[in-house]
Amino acid sequence: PSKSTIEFFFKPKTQPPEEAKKCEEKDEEDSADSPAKLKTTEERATPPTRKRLRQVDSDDEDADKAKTVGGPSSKKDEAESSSSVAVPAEEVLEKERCEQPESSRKPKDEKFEVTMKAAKKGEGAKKEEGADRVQSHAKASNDKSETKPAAREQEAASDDDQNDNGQDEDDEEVKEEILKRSSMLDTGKLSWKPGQPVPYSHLATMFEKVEKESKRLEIISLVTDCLRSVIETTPEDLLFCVYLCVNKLAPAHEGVELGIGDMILKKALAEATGRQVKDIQSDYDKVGDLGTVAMKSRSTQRVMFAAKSLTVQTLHKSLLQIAKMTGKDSGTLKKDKIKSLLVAAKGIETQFIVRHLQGKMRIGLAEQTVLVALAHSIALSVPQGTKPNKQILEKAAETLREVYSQLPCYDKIVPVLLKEPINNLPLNCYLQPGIPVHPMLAHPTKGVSEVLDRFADQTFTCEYKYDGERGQIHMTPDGTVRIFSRNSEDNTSKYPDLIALMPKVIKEQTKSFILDAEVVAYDRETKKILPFQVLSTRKRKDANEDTITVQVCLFAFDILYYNGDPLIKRSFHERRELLKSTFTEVEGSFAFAKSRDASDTEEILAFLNDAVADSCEGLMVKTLFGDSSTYEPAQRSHKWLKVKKDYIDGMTDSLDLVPIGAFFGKGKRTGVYGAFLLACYNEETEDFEAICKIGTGISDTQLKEFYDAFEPIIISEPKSYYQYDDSPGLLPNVWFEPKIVWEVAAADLSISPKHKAAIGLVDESRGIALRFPRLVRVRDDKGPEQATSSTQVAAMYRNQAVIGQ
DNA sequence: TCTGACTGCCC
DNA sequence: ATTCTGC
DNA sequence: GCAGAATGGGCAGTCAGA
Repeated sequence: PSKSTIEFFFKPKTQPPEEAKKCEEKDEEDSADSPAKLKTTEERATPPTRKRLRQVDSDDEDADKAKTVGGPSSKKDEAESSSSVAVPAEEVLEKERCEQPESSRKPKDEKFEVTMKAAKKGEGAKKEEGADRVQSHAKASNDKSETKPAAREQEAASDDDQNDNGQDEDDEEVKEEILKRSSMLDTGKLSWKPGQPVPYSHLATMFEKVEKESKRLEIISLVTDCLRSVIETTPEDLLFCVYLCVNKLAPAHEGVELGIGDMILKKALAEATGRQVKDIQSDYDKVGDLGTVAMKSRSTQRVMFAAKSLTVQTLHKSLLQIAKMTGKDSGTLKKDKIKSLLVAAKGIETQFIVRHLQGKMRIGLAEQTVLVALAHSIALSVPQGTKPNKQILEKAAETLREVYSQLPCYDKIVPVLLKEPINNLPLNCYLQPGIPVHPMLAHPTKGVSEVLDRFADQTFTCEYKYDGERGQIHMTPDGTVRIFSRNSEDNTSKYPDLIALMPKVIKEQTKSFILDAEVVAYDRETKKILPFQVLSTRKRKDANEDTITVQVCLFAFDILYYNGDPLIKRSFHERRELLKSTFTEVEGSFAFAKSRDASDTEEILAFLNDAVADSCEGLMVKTLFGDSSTYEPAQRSHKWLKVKKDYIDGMTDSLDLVPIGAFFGKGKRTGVYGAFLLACYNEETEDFEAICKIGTGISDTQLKEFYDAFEPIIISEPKSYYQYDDSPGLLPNVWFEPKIVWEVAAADLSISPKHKAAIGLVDESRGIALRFPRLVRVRDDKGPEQATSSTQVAAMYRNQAVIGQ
């Protein structure tokens, strides 16, 4: 049985025989399963009355229906009020590039040339072989791992310390292994000579191996080997290698953006290969990866002339050039530059260059792993007779991760790594005002009981979790104030009002600090917190303090540094005391996050309810004393907990929605749908109105099941009674009959510029969408007409705490 | 000059 | 943001 | 539990083209 309704080029990854079997099974299911409860839909299947959505107003009715949605209590009946989402019309066009923090990197030759490689054409072919040989030793050790634990794992597992704990044998083995591996790194076997630029192919072949490997320890080894050979031949290129491995161009706070997305990439690819964009697109849909598409497109195209081979350094430089292009025709220039890169790329390089440009490596290698590998490679490259063992390597990794979380800047770290023993790194690189720290994050919990479980015997405190934007505020001893976002972007020019505020909230003796806080939109007249959506309308760049339309209140909750002292190793209790004693609240502008040192379920629940009533998302829960209460600036260690009402079963109404279309999945979702378009049901018009896409909360198993289960109800055109937005990104690849119902959880409902749910009920021309939608479960027991109705959606919107005030 | 597509970054 | 998964 | 990779709504900024 083949996919009938639509031409589906996806090939399930299963083997042919299995596939056939599966299809048979599926057929049975189909006949047994799907048609069952579809009658109601069929009855109504003819396009319903086409009356346009001029609704008879029915607010009372709405309110009543809202109660039936399924939540435990729908609070007070909604107070009639229209949208409070102000859309300020600010037009301050003051174009003035100010204060771009000068990079600490030393710009090398600004000129673009690759002369040294020009004559290497002949070696280009050999290079591949050379790379293969390099590969082969790695493979050899892989092969070994099948008979006995991989040598490198053994090395990692060898458990002796320097001298005390005997075990000389292991030690010897480790040493031997390391020597062996050193010899593998014999520069003669590499495709470039010591001191010469590292070819990009060196990285690309490593990426290729990493992509096929899922064991993290193996991945670390692969990257470690790769970086070691760079350290031992051309250490100047290490920084560029690291940048390419983590797929960044510069430290986050420097704000270097590529400005390249799939669209430009597809166009460039089309032009470079003489193909049509739509063909590229259809390949992309099939293959799920633009890099692969690019590589395959190129291989079918004859090479005009061999281009200069790419080096790690020239590639990084080219990417930076692309990032710096701006203004008129920059699009074309970027495209041309990309084309030249694609032309210069050979084989597998093409694939990863495209992924660099996409900003997604998706090979299972990212920052944390690269940090470990970098540390290992440095530790293993120490020339002196120190014999690295498991503990030394682990310590090196831990040191580097710690340092990087406090000073996320390879420009500063890598040179030190190359010059000094890694143990000295913390002496040179450490927390300092002016450079953003990785902010501490929180682990989501499903309820108060989980909080009590996790913090069993500890003293903790609960804080309001404000719905705003993280703001990390730095003041350096010279009095300069900078504000960084959660992702270390420099938001200083977005908040001139906060910059101006800081002098009013500090004490006289304050010279420098790092504050952790939440920036929240705030109405000073009503003294109310405003929704996130309002905050997000603020000007982003070069805002002028006099023309600010959305006022803001800063809620401080932590302090990481004060007058020269790093505080991150202090207990939270201590930090909080210091915060409160060194800063002063200013009505409507600066406050400490509201907190309560609650300890029993009742009290926490009550506080959670207060938080929600006060327009917050929920609570943050933090231990107060001891090691668990230090500030851990890193992605890892989510030592804080967050409790949001929509995490808790039954505390927030969920919605029952109908999938009306789907989008082809990318990457690991290639071959199945990656996301679906969901709709609610308008009982008046009998339309299905799109309310959101959904792509999370779905297990891999479900993804496959859904792919098969929807196949019989694929339709070639959207129903005339589907209301949706057809702008790019929201137009499904495939449409479905309205037959399935899914239960979906969400944090909030918002007025949407795109989605059509309840259009005309709350806002004249705009519909409603869901914030943070995720699949809860399939509702086998419901038909599409029993889906949440548009009036219910409208009522849920009005019932939100923040809206109707 | 206006608009829509695209991108990056907030959540 | 939320969620899932291999290690 | 970490690390990584899928995926969401929606805003301002930018740029190409109408």
